[in-house]
Amino acid sequence: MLQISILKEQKEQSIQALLKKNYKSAAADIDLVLHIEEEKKRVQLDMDNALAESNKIAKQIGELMKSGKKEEAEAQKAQTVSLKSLTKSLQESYESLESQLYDALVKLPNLPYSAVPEGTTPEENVVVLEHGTPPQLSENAVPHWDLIKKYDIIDFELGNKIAGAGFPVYKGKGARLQRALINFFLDEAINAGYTEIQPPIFINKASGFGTGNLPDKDGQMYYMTADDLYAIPTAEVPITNIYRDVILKREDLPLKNVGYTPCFRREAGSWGAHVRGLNRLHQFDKVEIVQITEPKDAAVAHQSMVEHIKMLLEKLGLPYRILKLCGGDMSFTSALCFDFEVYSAAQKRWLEVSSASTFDTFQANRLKCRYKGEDGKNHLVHTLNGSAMALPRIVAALLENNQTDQGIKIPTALIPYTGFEWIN
RNA sequence: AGAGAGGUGGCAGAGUGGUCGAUUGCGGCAGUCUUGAAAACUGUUGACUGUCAUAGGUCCGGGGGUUCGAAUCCCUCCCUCUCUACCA
Repeated sequence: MLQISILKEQKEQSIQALLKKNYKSAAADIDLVLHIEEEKKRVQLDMDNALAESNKIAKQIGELMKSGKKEEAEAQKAQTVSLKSLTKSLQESYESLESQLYDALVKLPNLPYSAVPEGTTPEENVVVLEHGTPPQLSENAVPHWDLIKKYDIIDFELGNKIAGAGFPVYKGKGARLQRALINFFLDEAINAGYTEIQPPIFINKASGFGTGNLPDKDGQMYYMTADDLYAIPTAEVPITNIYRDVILKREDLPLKNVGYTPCFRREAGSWGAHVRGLNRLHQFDKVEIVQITEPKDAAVAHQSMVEHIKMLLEKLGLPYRILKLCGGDMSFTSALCFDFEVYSAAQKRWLEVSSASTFDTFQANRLKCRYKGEDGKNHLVHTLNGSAMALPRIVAALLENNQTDQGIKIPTALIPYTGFEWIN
């Protein structure tokens, strides 16, 4: 949620920024917010005055009662009748304006930074780095959905039987590969100074609102009606919500957390060849890194997250590229976002395996996560997060890129974690 | 799931209709003392809104009600703890 003060003080820049995000009604919607805000302030002034008057009279009555002047007290009571109805109607319009303001404000996406490229489609994302060369696969190389059958390591049909499409069963070395990757990613993050968190994988509504998954994307989350809980779409939600309604100490920042969780996404409306195999699942595993910083440190933190993810991909020996997302392709909440894609050689496709975003104060404003600054005042923190990494597409690329006639070769960095060198 | 107790400021813990946004203790901050520190003493110390700054307003788990006036009474929802039951 954007801060009104910014819309007010930098109205023109804000409109331009929203337009970059392909938000067409920027000018009108910002005007609406500012208009409601002014109106709300006017009503609030009247309401506060009426309340102040009521408080004054109530106090006087109290004193009169104490000193036994019952008659005078009764006379004062009569005075409050009209004041009461006035207060009530003012309160009602105040509350109405407040919710109108909220509605108008939550509609607005985050303002992209000036570094964000112009553009409306994924094709306009800017490749900022390409690393590694795709392997030369032999003639009989096959996509991962054939490899997992060949080596019997991931079973979609079985998952289908137990749960449904998009819930694969990992077996034998497939399961061990998963576990190895999770531990590898966690250890690397811990080495980089992140604190490991094991959060709940179900969240309540308040947490969904805190990170902005509600109310917009409730159709994307699994929802348990009996308990009014949502299955998390990413560890970002529970981990970031640790800091909801919290005022942090400056010396606690930056906060760096890492967490492994399964992630659940309904992916309503997704189908077709491009989501085959491991490319898109309802349940998948992910290790997520989250940072909370002072505003001045956010850019450096963002860069450090990008470097961390690069390092992981290089240790795994996967060819990758980094995209700086253009305005139109960015998420609602981010201010600047880098996507990481690995090349999956048999599918001959780039697969998104991570995105590292900085949210400025957009999430913090909704979370009410602040820190006490040097000036003694409370300021909103900046939040950042990135996948490090999402497993299924990493697995897909590893299987495809490392397939040989002898089997699938495990990357050296991973062998201490898997305990085996080959899937064959 | 059943029975009981309870949710108050960073924490502990008072407060059962009238200057209570809230006694007090701890913690935090500033000062006195000290070469320095500790101790002791003194002062200070919530959030939001609002104002140029004051003032004013709101907040005692959430929501609603009674009342001139509610942390305090009523209704309702949520949560926590203890015991019992069940259970990895």
